[in-house]
Amino acid sequence: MATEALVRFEAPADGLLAKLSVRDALSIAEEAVLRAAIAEVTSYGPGETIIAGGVPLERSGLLVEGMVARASALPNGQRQITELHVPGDFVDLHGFLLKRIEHDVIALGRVRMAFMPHAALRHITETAPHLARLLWFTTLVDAAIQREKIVSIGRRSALERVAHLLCEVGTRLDAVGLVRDGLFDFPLTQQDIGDATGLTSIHVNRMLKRLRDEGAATVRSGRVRLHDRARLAAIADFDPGYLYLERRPR
Amino acid sequence: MATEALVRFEAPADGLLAKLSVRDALSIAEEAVLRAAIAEVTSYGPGETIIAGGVPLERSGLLVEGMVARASALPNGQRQITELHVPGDFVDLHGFLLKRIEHDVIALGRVRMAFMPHAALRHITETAPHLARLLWFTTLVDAAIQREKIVSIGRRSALERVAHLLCEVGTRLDAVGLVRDGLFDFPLTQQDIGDATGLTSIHVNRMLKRLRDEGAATVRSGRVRLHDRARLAAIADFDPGYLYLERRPR
DNA sequence: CGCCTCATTGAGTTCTGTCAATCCCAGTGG
DNA sequence: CCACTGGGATTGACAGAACTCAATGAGGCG
Repeated sequence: MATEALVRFEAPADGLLAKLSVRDALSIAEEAVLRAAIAEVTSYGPGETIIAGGVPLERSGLLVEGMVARASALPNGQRQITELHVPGDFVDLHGFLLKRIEHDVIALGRVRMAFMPHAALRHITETAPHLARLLWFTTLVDAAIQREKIVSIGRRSALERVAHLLCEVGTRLDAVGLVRDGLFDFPLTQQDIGDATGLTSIHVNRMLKRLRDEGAATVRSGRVRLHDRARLAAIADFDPGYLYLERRPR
Repeated sequence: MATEALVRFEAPADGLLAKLSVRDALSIAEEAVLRAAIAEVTSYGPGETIIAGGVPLERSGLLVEGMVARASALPNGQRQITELHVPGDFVDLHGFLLKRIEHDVIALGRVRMAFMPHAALRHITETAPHLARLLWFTTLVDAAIQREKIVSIGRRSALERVAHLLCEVGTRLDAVGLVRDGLFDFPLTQQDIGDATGLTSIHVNRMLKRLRDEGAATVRSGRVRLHDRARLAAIADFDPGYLYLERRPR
């Protein structure tokens, strides 16, 4: 893996602003408030723990570049990834109010994160209700994504789950302009994909082979190539409605 | 089933207020604002759809009495329950900002719901930032509960999943005083439990039998009796941290 | 009293996991 | 320039957990 990223954002907050703007108009002043709230930008290497579960938090992190996962470890050594994040995602905004998160946030591949102190976020909730609602909204979309994962893992077959994951990540990356010609960075090992879908890496391997053989998508060396999005979506029973990416509702 | 409920709240907002008060001090004025925001209280019978997925929403519902489920239907006729709700839960507060929800909300047993118009909620976000943060907080706890369900379904065995569900519901009902001597109302069929755990009703039946035989808990005719909470928690690998029920953090 | 839904149990099937070997490839060092 | 190394990826054979199909039982309600 580790060829160069296909696309990258200039300023740390660009991805978030782009995503928020899809849902609702953002004033110049609001954009400035968000940009100003970033106190620090940090880089991480593959596998690094960015935020450890259970530890009291004073700031929340925004993913600028790369991909990260929310991962819960089980006593028997197994791991479950509850959500993947793409650039522009406010990864642990929920930590602002929960004070601690119960999972780890780990880097998949190389990653850049921008951090906002909770004091700044609190100030936003006190003085900028519209912006606060937008931030709240992003945490609700995360919850919707997690619900869809429950549906996937609970009721879909292994093939469907893997296909669904690829559809979802492809669509979310598309929303921030990180897909080019059906190709996008995907720095997950098959073990990671298994942890995200509730499968073993070996079975993930078999399912990826089937998706490849059926001409739907190829996952290889940190990249995904979507050959036939319609077919992939059909296999996955994928409907992007839960991502709430429609332009400017109401 | 359908013997009388063990306990009930007097005023519609009591359960919510009790739960919010666990997390943070609530002023008299804030309590009044919440109570005043309730426009209507409605009852529903078993199986009734309270809120249909995909439909634009103008109000959000608070569960006053009974239990409801968020359920997603799949094209093949299967169903997945993404979260169960107990009295005091703001069931579709996320609909306030999402404008529509992607799942149904269905009644399990007899149910009373109180509704708040979105205009009132919006007013709260504009004028009562502390209260708004508390409401936001409740949606974040829902998300944490959903993440734990992902972990359960993704990585725990059938027995563990069922045990975990009972632990969770027992703890959440306990928090609002609806457990008496290890006994609580639980108006789910084995099919419902299967839909909540990603199992078939038949397999749920076998797991319930094992929990009964092991002296952990008995589920029968709409009631759960917890015989040995420690044993049940040990089977389930249950740690209530994700419910964020600690008294007044910070 | 009989219907209907739900619960229970048994037998056989299948999907996914486990175990184990081999392959591939990028990075390293000689 | 090339052997070496180590983490993934791949494949095959087998095991096992959960599902499917089918029949029976139990309890509540009209």
